[in-house]
Amino acid sequence: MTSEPNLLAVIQRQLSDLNKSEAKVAKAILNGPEEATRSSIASLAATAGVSEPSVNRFCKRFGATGFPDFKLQLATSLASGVRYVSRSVEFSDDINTFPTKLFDNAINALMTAKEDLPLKAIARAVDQITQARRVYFFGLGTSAAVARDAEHKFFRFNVPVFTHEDPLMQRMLAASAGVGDLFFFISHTGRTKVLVEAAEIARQTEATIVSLTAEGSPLADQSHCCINVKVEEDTEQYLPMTSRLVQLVILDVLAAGVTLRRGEGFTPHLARIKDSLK
Amino acid sequence: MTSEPNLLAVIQRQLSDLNKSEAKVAKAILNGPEEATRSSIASLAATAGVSEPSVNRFCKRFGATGFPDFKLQLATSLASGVRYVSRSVEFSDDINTFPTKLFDNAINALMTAKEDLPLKAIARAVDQITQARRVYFFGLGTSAAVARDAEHKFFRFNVPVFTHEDPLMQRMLAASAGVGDLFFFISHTGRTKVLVEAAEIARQTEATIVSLTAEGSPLADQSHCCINVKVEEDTEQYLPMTSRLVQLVILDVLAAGVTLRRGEGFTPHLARIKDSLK
DNA sequence: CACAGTATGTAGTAAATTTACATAAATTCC
DNA sequence: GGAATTTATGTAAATTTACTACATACTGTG
Repeated sequence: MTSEPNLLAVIQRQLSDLNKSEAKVAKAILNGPEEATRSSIASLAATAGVSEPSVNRFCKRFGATGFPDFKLQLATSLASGVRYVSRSVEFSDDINTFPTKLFDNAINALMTAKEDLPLKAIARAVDQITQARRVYFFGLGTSAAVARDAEHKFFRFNVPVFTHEDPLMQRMLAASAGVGDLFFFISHTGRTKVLVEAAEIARQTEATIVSLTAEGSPLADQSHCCINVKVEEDTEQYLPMTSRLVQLVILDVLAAGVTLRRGEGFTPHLARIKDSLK
Repeated sequence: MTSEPNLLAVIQRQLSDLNKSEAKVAKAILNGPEEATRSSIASLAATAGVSEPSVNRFCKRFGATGFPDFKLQLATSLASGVRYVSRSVEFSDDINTFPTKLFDNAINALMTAKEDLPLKAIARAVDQITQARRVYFFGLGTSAAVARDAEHKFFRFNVPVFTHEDPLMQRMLAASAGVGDLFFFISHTGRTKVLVEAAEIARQTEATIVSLTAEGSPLADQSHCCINVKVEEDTEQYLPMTSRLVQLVILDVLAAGVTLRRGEGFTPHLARIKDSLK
């Protein structure tokens, strides 16, 4: 609806088509947009050197219903223009700066991921998990921790879930799989050799293979359903990775999806589990 | 002061500290934030069921100079695209709505946590980890996965790290601890019995005890240093928890802190590890 | 230069916001 | 448990702000 890309850009572009006083207003706004959002129509008129109705007309020209509405649009477009930017931690950082940077990076990663979620793949994965007789979460290294987290989460849904960090166990289980088994592989790169091998082995059985990994990777190729997460990792930086956070939330989404699929009747079951933890 | 990134989260958090009419206003705003930005003080007062000055006072309480300024701040925080208020997943949700909700909740949790990070405790924990001869990460349930993640991360820093999910192993290791050993306990509630017991046992040795848990909890009481994370979890909701995401990022912060503490000379060591993974 | 059309400002009006004050509710202290 | 004090909330008036209608000035054209 009011999803103008950027109000300031629009004003800038139309600058030549404006008449004298409107141009004055435009320049005043372009000069200090933030200040403009805070001013009253009178003070803006004063700084622009025009009368108040001129400012008002200017606002209407740009699609606003009036001055307050215009200010709102301006503020909105200013805010959305300031995107989070990944900031790397430097050796010059201290306790007051680097924690915030890391949090910002994490938030940024989630916001970016949220913007184009692979909804179709997610929906399909939810289907497959719901139908599965047994679910195996396999990951290595950091992804093993993600797999472990998934195990805990899905366990609450009465799905028999299993995790193994040991590549040998992963292979053995993959080899002996059958109909109703679902292998869920988690890997940031999708190129970890032993994990791809396990997937290849599982692929030769009747089992279903779902992966949470990079698009077009060897692991993705082996999967019936691949949930693609694109997180540009600062691989050069020896920094903690944000991709696993995205993976975790995606798994949350899958878990929620399974719950929703099962419907309201399932909630009491969860309540029982929760009580047993007390 | 206008740099408050997420006004709605602030409102949400302070909801319990508000008096009756202010709470009414808060609820009205949380119910329809974008509508609030478009209303006049009179109509907002009407929907909230309070008088106009009450709305005005509400605005001032949250740092605005008045109602228009408040609306501006609200619009700005809405503009960044995130719904800063926890929204629970309903059974009426479908694939197009619930993934976004979950991501928003996650983002919200991180933003809230970022706002008041316990920097002093973090700095102290970094000190203690840097000095430790050996670090044990202990957690149970979901927190075990967090501990596992921490293990992988800290392993890269040449610190001998260990994780055990088995409560018995945890007790045994705690009992035989000595100077230079650091036990890092991770728990959302800080009340999980077996974990608290392990902490009590460790406390009787010369070991250092650090915990990432709730303030004032039994586990926190046993710790030399407690990193307090306050995340209001919708415990009634059978939803995935956001607290572990915050825990993970805090551990990232600690890892980064340790790296910074060690100084630039340490980076080549990380490069070696990274190469070995290829 | 007069005329039409547009642009801009003035002044008044309506609306919205804020302030000052009064009353009601809650809390505290005997 | 009730009076006193503080705190919370609403009423009404004052002030600021934004809008409308109209008047005047400007621009270009025949």
